[in-house]
Amino acid sequence: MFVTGHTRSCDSADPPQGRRKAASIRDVARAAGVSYQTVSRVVNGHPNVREETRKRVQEAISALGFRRNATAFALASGVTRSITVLTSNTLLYGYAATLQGLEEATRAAGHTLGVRVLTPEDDLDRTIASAADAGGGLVVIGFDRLGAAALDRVPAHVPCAAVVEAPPPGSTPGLPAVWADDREAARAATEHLLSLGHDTVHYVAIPASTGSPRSVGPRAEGRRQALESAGVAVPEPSGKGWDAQAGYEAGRKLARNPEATAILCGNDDLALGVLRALHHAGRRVPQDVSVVGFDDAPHSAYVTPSLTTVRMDFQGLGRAAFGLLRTRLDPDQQAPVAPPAAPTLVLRESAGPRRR
Amino acid sequence: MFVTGHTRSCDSADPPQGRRKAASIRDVARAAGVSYQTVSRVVNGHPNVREETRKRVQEAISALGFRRNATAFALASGVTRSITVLTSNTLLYGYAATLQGLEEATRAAGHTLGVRVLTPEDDLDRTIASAADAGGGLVVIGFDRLGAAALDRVPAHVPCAAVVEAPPPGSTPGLPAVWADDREAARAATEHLLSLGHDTVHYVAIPASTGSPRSVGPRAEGRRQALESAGVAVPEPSGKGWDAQAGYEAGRKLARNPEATAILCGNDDLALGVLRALHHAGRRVPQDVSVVGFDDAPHSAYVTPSLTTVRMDFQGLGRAAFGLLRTRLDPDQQAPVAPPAAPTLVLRESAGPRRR
DNA sequence: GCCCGCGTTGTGACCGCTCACAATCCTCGC
DNA sequence: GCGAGGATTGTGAGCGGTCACAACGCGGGC
Repeated sequence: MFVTGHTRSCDSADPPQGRRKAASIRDVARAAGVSYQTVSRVVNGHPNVREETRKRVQEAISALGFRRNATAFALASGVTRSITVLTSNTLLYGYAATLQGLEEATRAAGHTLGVRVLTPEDDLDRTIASAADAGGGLVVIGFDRLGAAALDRVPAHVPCAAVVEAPPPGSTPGLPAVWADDREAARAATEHLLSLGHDTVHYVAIPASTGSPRSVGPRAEGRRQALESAGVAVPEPSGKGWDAQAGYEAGRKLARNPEATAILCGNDDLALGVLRALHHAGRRVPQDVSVVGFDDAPHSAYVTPSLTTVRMDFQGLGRAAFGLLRTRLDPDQQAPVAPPAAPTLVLRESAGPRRR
Repeated sequence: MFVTGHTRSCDSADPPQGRRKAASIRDVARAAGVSYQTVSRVVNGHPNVREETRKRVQEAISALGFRRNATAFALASGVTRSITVLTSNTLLYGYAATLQGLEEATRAAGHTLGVRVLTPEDDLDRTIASAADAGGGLVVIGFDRLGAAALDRVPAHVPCAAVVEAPPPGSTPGLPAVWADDREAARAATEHLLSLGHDTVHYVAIPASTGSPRSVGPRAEGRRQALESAGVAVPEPSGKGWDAQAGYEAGRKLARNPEATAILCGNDDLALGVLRALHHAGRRVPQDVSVVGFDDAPHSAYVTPSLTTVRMDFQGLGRAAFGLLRTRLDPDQQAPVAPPAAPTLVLRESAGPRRR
């Protein structure tokens, strides 16, 4: 049944078959000739059930295709093995990879993962509230302004963990959080470029995650610190977006500046745009200009020139965030939370020695 | 409190504050001096409630910070506004973009989205069953073998929609499904290359989604048909994976073949690998070899040479799949399902006229 | 022979909400 | 002025499980 040539629905071919209602614990009890409580005991592996009874019940269970109703279980027991993640984006590499780590950990723990994308139009409080009462806990990805804003509107009583861009300024006591040492990584990347003989390092920034105008994010900060330590000039960062287009625009300006021989970018997409802009301007990479990215997105190793970048363990961040939330939800949880791997600089073709 | 320098938990600072139990409908009723049923009526916007009563109840609601317990609602009403998507991948562009469309549509409809990643180790039946009783319906992304396998194990009685690579072979009546016309798109891409003067078009394939060894997927098929129509040779497809690495390996072989002047790739990642391999082999693109990708991933416009590729409306696919599921779940659903946009060939730098 | 304690099973209440229906209140028309 | 009928409100039951506790059958120690 073709609706548009792209879609096939199967209306009304189905209703007649009458979706029979799922068997309940009491149906099983009746079939096995025991009380519903005994069935409950069997289902939950309670020890004190005579072996023969258990067997009889189990047979009834599989005969009727019984599955314990998750909703009823949640209502009665108060246990919801589910978490939901709040994020403003699912497509950008850092977000998607964090999500992946989160999903993996969630799945391994036998929980269920919900995803709710945050938009600027959202009433954050409402959104958080409804996500919160969907289940057992929240993980907020606070890489950007929106995520960070959501983060500090989470009421204290809702279990929540966060993955953030940088450690929250000392004071905030509340939330368990994970982060990578972006600042240190940016510093290392910058020092690498400096060691290659570049006079200074320009920076194409990703948008900051905090509201305060002073704060520019740990990556920008690390690069600034490295430059200052080296006693070299600190050119003003550029960049106004997350994607390659933003990188391209920033790159066009930088390409016109003959002094700009080393460019650090806030992420690999930005770097890609910068590369493209330099190419259009006729500046060769790495001979004329060196470019370093951030995140090590999957394609960065395959572009030409391949991108020198900082590998980030986003999956590990996601896993750790889940771990934190889990211990929050269930304090006598054994499994310790494995820390994510430290960022590492991966050297490829896009950065090379300064040539004069 | 630093655990590893990357993780901050906030144990035991919290319990003392005593998470007071959420107010229930009866608490509100007591506070407002009405019966719990009246509260229920107000909460659900039932018409027959005296204006003054409604107001009183509403005040009690906000005074107590009441929110209707979603679990109890689901149990009592049997309505679960939630769907879960089954996919074997969340990072590859096609999947991630489909997921995004799905999330958007889900959110717009006020539903909740769960994500469950499929792995080869999964017991598919068990996985499907538990995903099914998590809520209101399933969407399966059947782009690959695993997804397709999951798809045909979904029991008839669980509401499910699928987004697939190609229309299921005539017979299968069951599932509502969405797909794009990949075959036609591949044909168009192939014809474009032929029209550029290439003798034939090589193909680096993505893995097939069906088990049958004969079936190679609609993209391979469209290219084959185009070549046959043109009466030119049909070189054997290569490629054994989804990512740039697989593309690179296939590209290395192709690079050694001087006859291979036009290469169509099953996706943009593959194309990127091919581009890289050609570069390493010293073959220029597009002067010596033309390359065309598939999917139009975000970075494809920014690599150099920028990638000629086929833009796919994955978001639209996701939205449509949700629409299908929704009408399945709720037959008297008004909103018609908008069909996704047709694939379009986007011309960029990586494909050009054959030069001899 | 009786009581205790354990293993096993059943019963009642409840989680927080919805449904169906009964009870009450008003208002209107004749 | 009274009954009909609609608007409002309340009550009981149940969704499908869990918990707490009571009831039963049994063997052992005294």
